[in-house]
Parts: sequence; structure tokens; C-alpha cells
Amino acid sequence: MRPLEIWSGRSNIRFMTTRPAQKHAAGSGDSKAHAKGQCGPGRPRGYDEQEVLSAALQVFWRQGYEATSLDDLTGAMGLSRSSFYAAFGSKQGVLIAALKSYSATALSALRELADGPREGAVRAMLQALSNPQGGPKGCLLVNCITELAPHEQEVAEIGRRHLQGVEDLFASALNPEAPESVQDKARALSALAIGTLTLRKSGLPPDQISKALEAAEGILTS
Amino acid sequence: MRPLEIWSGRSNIRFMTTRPAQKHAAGSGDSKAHAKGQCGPGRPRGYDEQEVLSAALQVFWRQGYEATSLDDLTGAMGLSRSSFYAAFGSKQGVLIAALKSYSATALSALRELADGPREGAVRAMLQALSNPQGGPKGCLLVNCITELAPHEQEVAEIGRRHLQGVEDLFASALNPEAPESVQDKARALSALAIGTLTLRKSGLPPDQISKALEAAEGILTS
DNA sequence: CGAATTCTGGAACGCTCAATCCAAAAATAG
DNA sequence: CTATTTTTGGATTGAGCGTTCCAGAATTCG
Repeated sequence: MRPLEIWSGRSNIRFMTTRPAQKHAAGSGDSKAHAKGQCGPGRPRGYDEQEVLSAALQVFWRQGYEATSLDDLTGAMGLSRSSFYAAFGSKQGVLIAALKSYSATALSALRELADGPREGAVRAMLQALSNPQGGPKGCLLVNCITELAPHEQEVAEIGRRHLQGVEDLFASALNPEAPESVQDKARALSALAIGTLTLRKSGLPPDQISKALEAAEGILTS
Repeated sequence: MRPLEIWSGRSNIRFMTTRPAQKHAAGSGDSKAHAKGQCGPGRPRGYDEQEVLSAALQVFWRQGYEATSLDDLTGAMGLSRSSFYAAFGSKQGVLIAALKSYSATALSALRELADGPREGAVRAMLQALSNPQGGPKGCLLVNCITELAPHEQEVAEIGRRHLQGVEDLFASALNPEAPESVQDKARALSALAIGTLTLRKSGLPPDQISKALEAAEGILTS
């Protein structure tokens, strides 16, 4: 078996030590309002961090993690290798940043549907999850969970939190009557939506999936 | 983007031309009863084809396609590179053979459950699919569909047929009353089962998944 | 016993991989 | 202006990749 322990621990010591202030968290939590104007002495960056992260996200989404090379990434991001490693530390680093950004964006969009009119909320969420912006590329997080989670605990952790978030939104959109099995129903709805992504990838046309979802939804939400 | 066109077309011309009779189909269809005893002049093989294929299958299952190197494969199979390429032609070749073998085995096992007593058949199928032999590794075919199907049409094709098979078995296990939406219900059940594999990979314990499945199943099958 | 055929071990091939390094460029601070 | 700090481009690194090749070992056929 190939050594996969690259992931944990020894990530780019040079970067982590020489530039500890620039945490770049990439869209998730601790963005310290890194105003883009003047921020110190040195040469300013020639790129927008969110933009290049979004470019990297798209590549991972289209190709998967292992099938994506650093040339793919730097090419799509428009960055030299130096800038890439200075900003993200490693290939794994930019993946983690992309996954966090993706999760935040996706959950935010889903929350709007969950907070909409009660009737139709679940249906709208199912349709949105099963027919994501990525089209046949599916859901970036589901793809990466499938490919990496068993061996890379940080991916698994981000994935677990994301799926919990989806579940919670389903639960909040379900009829609060009969709350004894709301969590289980929400979990089943999540699984149902996620499963359709595999059907889609294998070539099933979207309208066939919508039909199946409607057949299931009518009874699952009651 | 990295050149991925390796897949189609130009697969090991030397092997294909110099040894065209040995099709090795690896467990799927056209096994010409390749009796293991005497089968011609030359030196006999020092390995069992089904055994080494099963070993390769396990490695792909555990690590995924891209993360598996040829050293991983030949090491687990106990084959030299020469024997490997003589038997399977390429890394893609052994994956395809493994997927076909996996699909046949899995569908056969699922058919026994579908043909069992009507009440409980659907539940047994859901539990079996969501808690496969592979444990947290999930389902080999679902893994490979997620990782490869958008770019490798042969994987997509095998996956599509497999999922269609699962759907058909669900349909045959469903109550034949109200047959107007049997196919959609069966498709939804497939998606539900497949989706639980992602939950499992992200770390959700099996009993939580079983609970959600039972909550969904009671109403989905009625 | 040769001759023909087939498998096996292991080295080698060309290439790509993720990651590193360094000097030049571009900004601020005094 | 000079000194300092940071980013950038591009060459480089050593290891690993999938695949090929060939000489020798093992078997059957005449």
C-alpha cells in the first residue's frame, strides 16, 4: 500500500512558521477582516484569495482530489507554485479550505429553502440537493467523503458536520407534529437526496430522479 | 487539466495482439470454461485468476482507484508486473474486471433477499445495502461511480447496469398492489440505501443509520 | 531429446508528481 | 533615497507513476 500519511502532521513547516499571522481560513470561520488595501510593508498579492480558492474548488469538483495535479490547480488559479504554497501550504490545504467554503455556501443556500413556506420546503430542498449547481459533478463534499473520508479524518470531520447541518435543516422543515421521529426522518431524507447523486452520475436523467423523489417525498414527509 | 484519455483506445497493443485468445473476462460473462489443467503447450500460470482478481478488488475497495498504485496491486495479488499486464492489460483493465465481478456477486446476494419472504424483504435489502461487507469502505461500485463515472464511460456503464439491477430487485420485492409507481418507489429505495453509505463514511454509527432506515421504510413501502 | 510456446522476475523507460528553493520584483517605512 | 518585508516566476528536486521489454524458466508437442 502506498504511504498516505502525508496528510497528517508535517504540513509545510516553512509556511506555517514564517507566516503565522496570515491564516487565510478561506471563507469559513475566523476571517479577521483582512482588508485588501494596505496591510504591511511588503509586496501586495497579485490575486484575490477567494477567487483563486473558488477556482481550485471547481477543479476538485470536476476531477476529484487524487486525479487533480498541482499543475491543474495552479493553472486554473492563475498562481505560481510559490504563491500557491505560500497561501495554502499544500494540496491538502487548499482542499480543506475549499471544502469549508463549499459547505458554508451550500448550507446557506439550503437554509433559505428550509426557512421558506412550510409546504414545499422539503420538496424544494430535495430537488436542490439532488440537482446541485455542479450538475453531473454531484456534490463536492459527498465526492470527497467517498474518495477520502476513510483515510483522511479532517475530510471526514468536515463532511460529518456538513451532513449534520443538512439533517438539521430537514428537521426544521419537517412538520413539528409527531416529533418523536423527526431526526430519523430528516436523516432518511438526507440519505435519499445524497443517494440520487450517484444515480445521476451513473447517467440517469434528472427528470427520472425528480419523479422518484416526488413519489418518495409525498409519503416520507407525512 | 491532466490528460485522462489514457482510458480509451490505446490499451496494451502488445498484449491484445499477441495473446488474443486469452480473454480472461474475470468472472463476468464470456468465460469460455478455461479449464485450469492442460490448455496448450507453454508454461502454466502460477496463480489463480479469480483469486488475484479478488485481491485487486479489495485494494480498490479500500483505497479507491487513483490512490492505488501498481505496486499496491501487484503486491496484494502476488503477481509480477509481467504477469499482471499479461492477464489484465492495464490498471484500468483490472478495475473493470473487478467491478464486473463485484456487481455479479452483490446482485446475486441481493437477489436471495429479494426472493425471500415478502414481508421483511425490503427491510433486509435496505439493511444489507447500507451495511455492506465492506464496512466503512462502502460499496465498491458506488465509490468508483463517484470517483470515475463522469470521465470514464465504461465505469459509468457498469454502474448504470448495476444500479438498474438493484432497482429491479427492489421493484420485485415491493407489494405488487398499486403498481403505477413501483418503479419510482424502487428507485427511491435505491437512492435511500446508497445515500446511507455516505453517512456511514462520514462517521455516523451503523445503528443510527438502521434507525433512520426503519423510520423511512415503514412508510416508503406501504 | 529438441523445438515451440507460454509464463515469470526484474530492470529499465519516460514521464509526472508534490514540494522546495532562490533571486528578482514590488511594495512600505524611515 | 536606503532598508525592510513580502510576493512572484521559474528552475530544480527526488521520488513514484504506469508501462514496456527481455532473458530465462517451465511446460507441451513431435
